[in-house]
Amino acid sequence: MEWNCGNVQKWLLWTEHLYRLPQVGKAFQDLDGKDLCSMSEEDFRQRSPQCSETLHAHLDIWKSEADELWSEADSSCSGQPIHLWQFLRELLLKPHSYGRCIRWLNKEKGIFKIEDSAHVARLWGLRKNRPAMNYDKLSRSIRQYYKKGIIRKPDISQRLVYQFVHPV
DNA sequence: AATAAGGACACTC
DNA sequence: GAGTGTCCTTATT
Repeated sequence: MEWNCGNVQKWLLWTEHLYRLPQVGKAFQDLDGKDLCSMSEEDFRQRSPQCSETLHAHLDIWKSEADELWSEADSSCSGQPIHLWQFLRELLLKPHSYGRCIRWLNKEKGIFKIEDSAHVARLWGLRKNRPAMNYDKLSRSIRQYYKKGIIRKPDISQRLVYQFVHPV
C-alpha cells in the first residue's frame, strides 16, 4: 500500500524475470501500490491479457506476505552485501514475522529449523535479487559454511535442521 | 519426492 | 580471492 510507481515497476520487473514473462511494465506505468492492490483479475486482463493470471496470482502471494516482503524489497534497494548466515540470523531474530518459515529449536545452542524451505529461499532471492533462488541452491551455500566453521549439522542430524557453530 | 553432501565452474565484488 | 549462484551426481530419508 506504500509503493510508488517506481516500486510497482520494480516488482513487475522481478516478476517478469521469475516467470519469464514478456515485458509488461509499460501497461502498468501509471500505477502505484494502492492502484495495484485494488486491481481485480479482470483489471489485470485489460492491461495485460497474456500475463494477467500469473501477475494476479503472484500479487496475491505478495499481499499475503506483505510486511515481511516489503521490508526485504526495501532493504535490497540500499542494501549492503549480506551473507547468508547473517540473513538467516535476521529472520530468526524476528519470530513474529518469520517464525512460520524458520525458527529456533534451541536458541542457546544455535540450533534452528527451516520450516518452509521454499519461503526462506524466496526471501533470500528477494534480498539478493536472485529470482531463480531455491532451497537447492540456498542449502548448497549453507553447506559451504561447514568447512568454514560457521554452520554445521547438529549432532543428531535432522532434515532442515542446522546449527550455528558460534551461538550469540 | 524432498533433502543432503560436495565437486565443478561462472560470476561479481 | 571470497562468497556465493548454478548445475550436477550420488546417497539418504
